[in-house]
Amino acid sequence: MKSLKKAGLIKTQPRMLILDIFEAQEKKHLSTNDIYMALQRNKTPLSLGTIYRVVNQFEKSGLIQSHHFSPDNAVYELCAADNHDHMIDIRTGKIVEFHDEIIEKRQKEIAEEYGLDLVDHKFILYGYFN
Amino acid sequence: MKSLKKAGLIKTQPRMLILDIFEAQEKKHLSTNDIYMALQRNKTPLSLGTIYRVVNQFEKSGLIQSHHFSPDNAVYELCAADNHDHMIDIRTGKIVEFHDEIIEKRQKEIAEEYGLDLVDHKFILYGYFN
DNA sequence: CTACTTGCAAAGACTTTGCAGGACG
DNA sequence: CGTCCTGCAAAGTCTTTGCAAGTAG
Repeated sequence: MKSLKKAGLIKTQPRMLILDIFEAQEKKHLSTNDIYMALQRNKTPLSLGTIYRVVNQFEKSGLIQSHHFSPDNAVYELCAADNHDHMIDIRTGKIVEFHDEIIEKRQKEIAEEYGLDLVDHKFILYGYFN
Repeated sequence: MKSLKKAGLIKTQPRMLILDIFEAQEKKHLSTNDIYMALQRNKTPLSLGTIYRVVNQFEKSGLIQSHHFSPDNAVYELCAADNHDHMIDIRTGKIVEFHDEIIEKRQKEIAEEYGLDLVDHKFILYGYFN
């Protein structure tokens, strides 16, 4: 269980509810609307405005990370220790995570070559799963 | 000069103007607003609606490619033969392109391992340029 | 001529924000 | 109790679309 206090955020009911959603979900990548609907199902609804505010705070605090895989909307996931990349099925939207040391190592070399002080990266493979 | 006809599009004035903007620009990654303003400067203004329609047609025809580097807006660039990746300076927004064979090769291996029929990929490095 | 395109303004989707009331420490 | 948080609804972006007029072949 991630800590709100460590993240510098007061422990409030809405924030705990949203954090719970992330930790309870089998699906790891959630849009604001996914969160909204999950809260409805749990009979603990929150306003969309609050959800947007909370995920933005969580992201600034480093609790979660946002991705813009599709132009339409952002999805969020809990920050994991390993830094993994993503494969996306174009047809179904299914997301699979993977981690690859060769990629990790090579990206650092490339950044160095170009004089880039690397902060983050994004590596996404799009295609169709068999 | 890319061909509108080959792309299956009638050669109209607005479409030629927009294609010219892409080919004339030192900056390769343009937002709809960049295009809009460049056309204003050229004294050949077009409506934003038309620009959105045209870039969407161009993208479907494979003439240009869209990127969503920032959550705010999409940018477009002419499709090049080489398939390159991007580095982005977080502070300035500067974009640098690169191509790396190790990455290209490794991505194919990873896709194969996971049973993904690879269609496209995106590899972006974020950081600060020295 | 006939079909496809364009401009304009309205509509849409997603996200942010102001304000008054409510919860936290 | 003062401060930070929430709900609600309004406002903001960026993008898409309907319709009537214009252009291409």
